[in-house]
Amino acid sequence: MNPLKEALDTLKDTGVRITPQRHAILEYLINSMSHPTADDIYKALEGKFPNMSVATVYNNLRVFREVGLVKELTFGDASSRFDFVTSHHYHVICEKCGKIVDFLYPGLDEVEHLASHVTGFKVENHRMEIYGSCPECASKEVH
Amino acid sequence: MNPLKEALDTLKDTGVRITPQRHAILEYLINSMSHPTADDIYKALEGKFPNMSVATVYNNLRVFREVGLVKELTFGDASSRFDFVTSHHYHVICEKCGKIVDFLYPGLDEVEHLASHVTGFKVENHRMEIYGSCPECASKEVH
DNA sequence: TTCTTACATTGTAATTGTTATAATTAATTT
DNA sequence: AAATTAATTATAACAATTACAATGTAAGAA
Repeated sequence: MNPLKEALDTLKDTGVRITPQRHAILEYLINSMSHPTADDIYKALEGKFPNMSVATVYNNLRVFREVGLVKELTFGDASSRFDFVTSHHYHVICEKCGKIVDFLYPGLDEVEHLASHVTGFKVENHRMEIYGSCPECASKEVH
Repeated sequence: MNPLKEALDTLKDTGVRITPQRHAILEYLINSMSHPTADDIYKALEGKFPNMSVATVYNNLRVFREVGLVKELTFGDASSRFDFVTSHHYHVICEKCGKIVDFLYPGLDEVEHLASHVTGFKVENHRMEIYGSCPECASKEVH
């Protein structure tokens, strides 16, 4: 079953209306295979939806996040990036050029358990990113 | 040797001038034992430095980050929080009230190595946070 | 010391990502 | 079809951060 159809089912199950805008945003997120910002999405869809508002993009990304379809990657200054949730993967980020590469890893359940045990928190999820230089930037560094 | 003195030495070694403002910001970061925002620091020091600008706080936090004395914890909407780098610890964050609790963990070298191997990146560091509900908020949830 | 230069700080304006609001439009229920 | 609910739009507001220009301060050279 393709991920778009699955996502639309999830929306239907949680009682979220499937509007043309939502359909298009989801489709873009799935097909882009990148980690677009809200503005990237807005720009990419302005051909199809000339009247769509940025607010719609933000609103719907929030909705998608709330039902667990999308993860938000936040950074300090720059805009958040949005990632369609598929398999369990993490991100390796180049500090020079900003490139983001997916990287599969079985998960850090052990860390979550330990954290829960030590702090008494009811642990829900975690975030992990790895930072460094991508091969291109790393080779440029050494002159 | 106390951490403030060590930090000042680091600054000296990297050729960063030790100004009264920098001294005070570092001191506050070390003693507060919390994870203050730039504005927290600004407000906390306005008694001692009535003329200090917010820009100075931001500038110096950036300097400290660049020489590795301070870590910046970024979130989406809210302000960044700044953490004086001491031992290797991670953060457990309450999604309800925002409380941040430190939590010691030996590090995730294995993940870094694997990431480096799989993606070809020159890995420098990583970021990990755990999210959930703190004991207080968790008990409030269940009515 | 005095001059010169480089770095720091200050105050303010500008920027930028995001959210709130109110009005309009569209979809669903009765 | 009418009533209700939700979604979209356009725009204004907000808040965190940065850029900029002016001023101040410290270190090294003459």
